[in-house]
Amino acid sequence: MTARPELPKTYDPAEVEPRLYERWLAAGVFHEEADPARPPFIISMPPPNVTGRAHLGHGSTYTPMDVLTRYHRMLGENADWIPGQDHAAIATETVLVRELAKEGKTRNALGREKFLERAWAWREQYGGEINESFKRLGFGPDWDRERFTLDPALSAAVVKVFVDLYHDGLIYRGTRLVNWDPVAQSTLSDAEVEDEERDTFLWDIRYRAEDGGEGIVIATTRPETYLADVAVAVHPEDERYRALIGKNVVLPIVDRAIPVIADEAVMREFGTGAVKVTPAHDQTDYEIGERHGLPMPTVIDFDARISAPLWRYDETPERRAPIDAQALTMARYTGLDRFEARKRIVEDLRALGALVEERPYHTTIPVSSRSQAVIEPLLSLQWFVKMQPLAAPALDAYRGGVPRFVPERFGRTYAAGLENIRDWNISRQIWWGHRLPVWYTPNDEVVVAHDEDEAKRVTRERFGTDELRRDPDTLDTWFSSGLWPFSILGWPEQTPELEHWYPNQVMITSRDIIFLWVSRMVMLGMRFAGGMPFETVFVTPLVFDMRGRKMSKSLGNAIDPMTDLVPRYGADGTRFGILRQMRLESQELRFDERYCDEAKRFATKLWNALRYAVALPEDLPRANVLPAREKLTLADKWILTELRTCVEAVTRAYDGFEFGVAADALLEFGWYTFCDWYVEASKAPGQQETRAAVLSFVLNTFVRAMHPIAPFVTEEIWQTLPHDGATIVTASWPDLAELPTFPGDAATFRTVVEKVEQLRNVRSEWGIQPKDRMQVEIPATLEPERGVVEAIATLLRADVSTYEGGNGSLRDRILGVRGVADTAKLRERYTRDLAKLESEVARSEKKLANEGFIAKAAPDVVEGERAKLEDYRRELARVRAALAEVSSR
RNA sequence: GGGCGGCUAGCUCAGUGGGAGAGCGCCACAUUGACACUGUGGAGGUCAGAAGUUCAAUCCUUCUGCCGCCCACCA
Repeated sequence: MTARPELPKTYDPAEVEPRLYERWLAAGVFHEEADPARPPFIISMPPPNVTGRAHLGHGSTYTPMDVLTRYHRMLGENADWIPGQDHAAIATETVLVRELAKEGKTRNALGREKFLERAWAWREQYGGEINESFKRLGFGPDWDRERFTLDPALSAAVVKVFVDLYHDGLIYRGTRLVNWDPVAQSTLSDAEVEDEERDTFLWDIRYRAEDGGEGIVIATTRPETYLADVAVAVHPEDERYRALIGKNVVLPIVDRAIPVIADEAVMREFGTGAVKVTPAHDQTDYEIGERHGLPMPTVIDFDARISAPLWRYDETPERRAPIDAQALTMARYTGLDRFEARKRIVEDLRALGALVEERPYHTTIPVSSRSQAVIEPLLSLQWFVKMQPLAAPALDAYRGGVPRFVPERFGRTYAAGLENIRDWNISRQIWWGHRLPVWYTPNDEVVVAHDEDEAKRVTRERFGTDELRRDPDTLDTWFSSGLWPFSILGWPEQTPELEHWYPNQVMITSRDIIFLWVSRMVMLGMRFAGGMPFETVFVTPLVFDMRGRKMSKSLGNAIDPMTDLVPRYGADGTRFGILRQMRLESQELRFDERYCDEAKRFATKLWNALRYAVALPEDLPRANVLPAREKLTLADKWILTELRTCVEAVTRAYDGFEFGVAADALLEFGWYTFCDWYVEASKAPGQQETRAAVLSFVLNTFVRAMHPIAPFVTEEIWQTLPHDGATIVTASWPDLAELPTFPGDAATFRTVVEKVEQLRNVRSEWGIQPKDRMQVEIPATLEPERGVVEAIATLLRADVSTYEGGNGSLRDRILGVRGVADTAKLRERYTRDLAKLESEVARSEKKLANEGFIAKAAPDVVEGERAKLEDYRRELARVRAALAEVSSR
């Protein structure tokens, strides 16, 4: 007899998980070289922010990536998962500025150089924190290929894309209305602006007519911007105002005349049907202004204070004159914060009698997702990407079926975004990021070049000067993330990695960044990397709390996987619990910790099944092989059949992104089929010859199927069993060709399970003590299967014998059991059964009496119904007899 | 305003055009060759409401209600 391993009684994830992870790292199991001989499988990890901490959202998007990478590696594919981090421009800069503030310093006082030095130092110190969390969660990306969006190679890719787009006319500089974040002191993309509900007022203000008439009453939520009004707009078909169109009205206080114009964008039903037009501070007004060729003075500055009028560079002196003249009058507001100015202006208008009405109004206002500051739309000279020409091919591709979205409906979200796309403001007034590769001559001539040397050369040749200053702005963080799937593979170099792993097989992300990020990767990938960056986009659900609220730090309902879940349930329990709740068509995941608890107990359960197998008096076989077929018992054949079914289901589920279904199938088989029934049945004497090999074989196969979801406990079990190879990570996926199936025998054993359940029920109802042996007869037709009698005897703690004839029911024979005490309970039970059966019989009879059913239903359905009715009637007769017998005692 | 998802047992969720399911919680029993992070049994639901299609609807269609998400220039 060989020495048996001493296995601890309880499975301890806290001890096992870090130990195994170290071993995997040491063995380099996560690293792959591009190998054209094998099918590629690659996932680009969506780079978390360098400031990021692991949160539950990572659980639902990153765990599927780990699962798929591990699964495809086991399938023998050239599977790799490339990790990295995003410099997260504004998000990081905000953190850094806050840090500085604690020391009483400011960004500007420090200066660009010093600030960036600090930023890099900060990144060195804290930037890797999230990786440690990922490791603790068991994620196995190829750490050797880790990338950072500010790496020199990735920065070079960014510069190349910028320069090429500029030379192709797709990047331009212009004065446009942008989203200004006065706290972050930078522009934001539309995607970084959120709507927030606020209670405010709607103010009706009268602008009198220049010729002395009544004029017009406009409704606004932003009275302070009236200083920059250039017109009042009404709907062209609005009878109320038709006479005023083309005439002038006068702005109160500042006494400046502006025209009344007609524009279709005005809604007659809203407010008074007349709207003030402030092109420099409102998107709709800007568009009206463009249509009518209106001047566009700005009166709110970058600090969100009222300023003297500021003009875009192309405004003519004639247009400026009246507004420049009003500056003297509006000096009383100049320098006031926009909200303070609003109060003052409303007061002044009221005093003047120009305020017609003030009514409470509930509305949404744009807020910075970075600083929470109220966004100020204002005109600014910025850099933009022309999106139409990039979006068009992406839309064509989508209509041709690529990329494929899972679930499909998210494709419509994506397409809708592309259809309504607007030019993308890419310049940011911050320092942490990719600096624009743009220089200016003293005459403001623009030079776009790959580097300073090239810029100088070009400038000398073209403008005959050496004097250059570089644009201080940096790029929107999504500019570099848009290149991610190919920049991390070495693009623009034609590397073997790019050759083999582009396009990626799948991109996994959550729906809130489908348009923000996915569409940009597609557009830039198609233009620069020669095609679609990925074949499939899998969209994971967003995580909510059990009350259906989005998890957030401010709500205090956020669950931190590193402190709340992993210590309690282990990485395996955390992963399994999260995945179990993922359902393909569902767009939200109301996280319920009980699934993690269940998963943890499942791991313990499996561990104990392993301990049982190892502690058997028979030795486990040396290799992972099954006994000869003719030796297998009915229970063996059944569990092997169920095992194969399970592996098939799990394979299908992984292939179809059905992670919840995969977890269901694993749990169902592992716990409720294998542990509860097979392990119990294996304790019967008739099972001894084969059980050690079968237990070992089933466990070995099962843990491989489960490994992608719960990598640690499966490794620990696999290592203890007979196995080939160094680690389960590189073991092969269960091969269906090696998994026998016995459908007939499995069906027979399933009836055994049913009978045992019925008899346990009877035992419980009869109040038979566990120490009292039940006496059971089973039909001799079941007996030829070796081990059935013993198995039932063991499962039921009963003496089992067989009888000839009979109709296969066990219940009628159980009446012979001695020592039944509680006839009242029994009568109650049978009465209830009787009622249930009678109603079933009635329902079935009615159905079969229905001519339509007989004529139109599928024949096998009718047959099935007839058979059911037969069963019900037999059972009914039996229960009646039993009830009579019990009642007569 | 447009689009989308959900509504099934106390809680969180599976599920199917033809006899309502799981886990947790609850009740009862149990220390049987691994496991109390256990086992066995049980109670508990007019499958949101209405109409329609169908021989048959929890499932398909339409409408309504409620919860939630996304998009949009309603000042």
